[in-house]
Amino acid sequence: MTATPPARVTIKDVAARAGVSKGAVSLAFNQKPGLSQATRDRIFRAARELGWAPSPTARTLAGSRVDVVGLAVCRPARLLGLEPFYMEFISGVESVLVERSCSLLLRLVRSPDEETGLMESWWRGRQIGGSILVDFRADDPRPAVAQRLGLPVVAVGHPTLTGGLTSVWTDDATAVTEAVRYLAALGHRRIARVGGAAALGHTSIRTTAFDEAVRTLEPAGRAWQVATDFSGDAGARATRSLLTAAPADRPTAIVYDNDIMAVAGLSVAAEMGLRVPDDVSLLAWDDSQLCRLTHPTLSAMSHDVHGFGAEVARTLFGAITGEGPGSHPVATPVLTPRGSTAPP
Amino acid sequence: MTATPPARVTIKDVAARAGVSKGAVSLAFNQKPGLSQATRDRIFRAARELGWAPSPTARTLAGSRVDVVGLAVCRPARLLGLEPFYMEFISGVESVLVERSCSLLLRLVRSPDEETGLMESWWRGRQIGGSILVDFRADDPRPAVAQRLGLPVVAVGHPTLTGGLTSVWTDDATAVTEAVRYLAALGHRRIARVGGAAALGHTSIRTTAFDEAVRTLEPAGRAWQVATDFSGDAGARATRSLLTAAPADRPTAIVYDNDIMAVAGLSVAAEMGLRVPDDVSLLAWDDSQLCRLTHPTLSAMSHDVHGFGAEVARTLFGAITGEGPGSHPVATPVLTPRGSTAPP
DNA sequence: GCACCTCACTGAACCGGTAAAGTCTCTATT
DNA sequence: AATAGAGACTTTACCGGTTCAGTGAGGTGC
Repeated sequence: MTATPPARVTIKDVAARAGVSKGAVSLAFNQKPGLSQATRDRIFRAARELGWAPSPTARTLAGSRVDVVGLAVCRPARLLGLEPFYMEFISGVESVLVERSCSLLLRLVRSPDEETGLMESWWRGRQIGGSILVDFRADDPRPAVAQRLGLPVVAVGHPTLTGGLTSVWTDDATAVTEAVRYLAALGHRRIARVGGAAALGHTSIRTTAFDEAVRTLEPAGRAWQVATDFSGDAGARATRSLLTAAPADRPTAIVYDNDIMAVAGLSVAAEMGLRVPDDVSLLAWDDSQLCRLTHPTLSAMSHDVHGFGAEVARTLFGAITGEGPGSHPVATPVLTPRGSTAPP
Repeated sequence: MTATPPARVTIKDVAARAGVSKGAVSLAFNQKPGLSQATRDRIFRAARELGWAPSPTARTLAGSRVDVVGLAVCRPARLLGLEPFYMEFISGVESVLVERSCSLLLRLVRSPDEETGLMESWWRGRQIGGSILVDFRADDPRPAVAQRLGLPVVAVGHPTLTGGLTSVWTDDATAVTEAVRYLAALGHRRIARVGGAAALGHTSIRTTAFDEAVRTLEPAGRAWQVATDFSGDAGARATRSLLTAAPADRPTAIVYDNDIMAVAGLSVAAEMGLRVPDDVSLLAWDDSQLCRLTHPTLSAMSHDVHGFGAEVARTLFGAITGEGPGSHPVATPVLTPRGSTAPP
């Protein structure tokens, strides 16, 4: 992969123009002591005049920092595009990276093994200085690999899932409980949840919390739960099957694990002649703009995804600069009631 | 940004184990002539045993290829997350990059100037071997910058917008015309279009084509056009204002520039008590799964975004390997009728 | 039997930086 | 006045590859 190389200005040119050695230029640009202010100024001026900036490649090779962080995402592209979550998350990450003039190396992978392989080659090839790990599963191989490699990472997920890695997480259990309590307060006792991919750790956390929350209602409620692949189609199928039972034997409220499925659920209800929220209440998750575009609008557990991404990036910088492992909870999603929830 | 460096295996180790010089290892790994098959085999075996792969950083510094391509996206994060387009596009790009073990450097920027600055520093710092340019505007500064730098790029957009750069594009004018013809064939003569950001080049192409298409209907039709920022809210506002006119004085069909706005339009129609498609037909663009989740389902101009991304990546490799500028049209979006369009 | 080639491979320079050790000058100390 | 020490730089050795000018062995032609 070659092409006309860019016109090269190197540290040597800057050094020559400033009348110093290249070591001096290096010192100046790394804010290290050992230069007079006057020399520093001369060097910076020369650099500015030549339009020079140190080459990250050479810096990396010479053994200092790597200004790139990695992110591999393991979900089918078809679903990724639909989940507003990721782009929003990435933009939050970027907002912090930019301040440190860091870049994001993104890769879509098809399996956790491909991901660990990628991390290993990125890290050994010094392509990244650290990595963000998302979508943890039960017995996820990544904590072990990260440990073995000594790769600085931040895991997005509850500490019970992330095997001792530094983690940033939202309290899904509490949020699920809050959602159930809210629906219960409206009078619902037959509550369903259309969950995400069963293999994902945060899905099982939500599943457990949901069961517990519905079971401990006073008077006790009845719970249904379905696992999906997060796609709208799956959400529609799940909703359809939940709502085809006899009126007395079906849920009066449904909680969805993302907003796409909630939108799909809304349309299934309409197709079945059920009114939302009169006949059935729907509650979405990962509140995006989409929830305000439907009719009725969707109540949702909303969540500052951008800020979440930013916190992840900040934590990653901590890990890269040697901070020990830690657990960083961020704000629990909060309930945003809109038009899709009402008393049964 | 330092951390425990990875355990390093270098070309020297491989050379030692294979009993050759490091030059020989380099020759073997770059498939260059000058080595016997036996030696080649020994080298590869040694590399495999040590788990070595050449360091892209060192390779880059030594003046050969750069295995990274850049992509800067200049849209507010809030909108990006919602547009299924980008993630799908990126996944298409990735599908080709992966074959060449290339990575994607992604950055969200806030202005075209920030983008040109980024391209320049990425290129001069040899961080990228080429770049993908999206969202062209009138008088876009990027073609000039790319030329000046000699940066291999591929521009996503119609050749009239991309100033002589190698371009990959879909024929928006034809697609718009087809959309209008379809609606006209159903009997619509009062047709509106809720367009995207006016500053974007492809928006104005569509705007012009739409006017032309409606004007030349037989009998002639009446056209409305509104520019938005692609957000669902803007789509909702536009729809509301189009539909509040007296029945005889409002459009009977509306075309949207993306699917989010079409979803929003659908909900506005419902909120206003208008039935879709009986009272008003809606037609979306950039068909994603979302269009099948609404009720009624949304007819759309659909488009193989993944394949589009792949073609862009392939074209970029062409540009990087020195192919001259060229124009690469890809398949025109095709009409996918669903439940939101019918005779007026 | 000798010059000439080719083939397979080595050695050293280089890419653009960083970092540690070395040099030189000037000031403060005793 | 001799000595130490600090400050301001320079020198040099890498980092992990690529590249290119050798080098030596073996084969060919005459």
